[in-house]
Amino acid sequence: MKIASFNINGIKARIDALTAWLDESQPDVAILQEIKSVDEAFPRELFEDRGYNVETHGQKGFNGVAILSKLPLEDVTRGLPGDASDEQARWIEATVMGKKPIRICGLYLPNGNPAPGPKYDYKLAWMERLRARAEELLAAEEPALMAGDYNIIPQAEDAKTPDSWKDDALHRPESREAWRKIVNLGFTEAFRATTQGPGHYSFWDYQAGAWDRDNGIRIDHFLLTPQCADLLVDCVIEREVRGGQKPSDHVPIYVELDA
DNA sequence: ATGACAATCAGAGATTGA
Repeated sequence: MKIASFNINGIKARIDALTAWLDESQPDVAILQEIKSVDEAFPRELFEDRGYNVETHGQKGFNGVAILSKLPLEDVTRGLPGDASDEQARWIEATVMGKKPIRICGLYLPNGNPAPGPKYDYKLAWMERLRARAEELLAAEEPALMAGDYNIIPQAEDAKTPDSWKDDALHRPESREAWRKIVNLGFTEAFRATTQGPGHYSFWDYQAGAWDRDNGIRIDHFLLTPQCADLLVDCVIEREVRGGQKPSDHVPIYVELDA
């Protein structure tokens, strides 16, 4: 089973690029971030026509996450637990009913800039709630994954120019500590389980010729529970998508699971 | 130190992003 994650940076602006990628890459499941659309405006028929079940958790103007799946989806929930007053649409869960059911969590972790400040406080508080949900997933001892735009550069090798990210919310020590606290609960980071070394990025800014200079960062990740990691066959960042027509600033990343 | 670029909402320019 091929499960992909893709921050599309706006569904309206990305219809052509997104459908072209779906038709080429043919993921069984696609976890989308930054749909920047309310549920009612999401063009679900575009995907239903391609055989996908569609579940969205949208919001006006920004944020918004969705799951497309060729397999049935069960027990869909929306919103990250832990703060009833949080109205930002950044989390959706569903169980994909394949050979082995897999709990899928799609996330769009807050950017957090400028740091320090209230947006950074929100990011760190959100990550604490994420850690709590992650502990529950581990305790269930079932195949589960959390995938999406984490807005975290885990290590210096995950940026072309790490010095320029030193004080940024994506790479500040508190951000990386919060990330490690989650990973070290017992998750497998799928990309680093299959590929080592520098030069692997999932985001290139639209500005200052970042793509042409390969000035990227790796911020889109898959975390797998042990029962899910046992099924891991491969993890690939689809870098070439960044060079397409009217691209997102992120590219898709996918895992191949024996499930 | 700033801006560069893109998207949304709205219907110009502010806001958000990373």
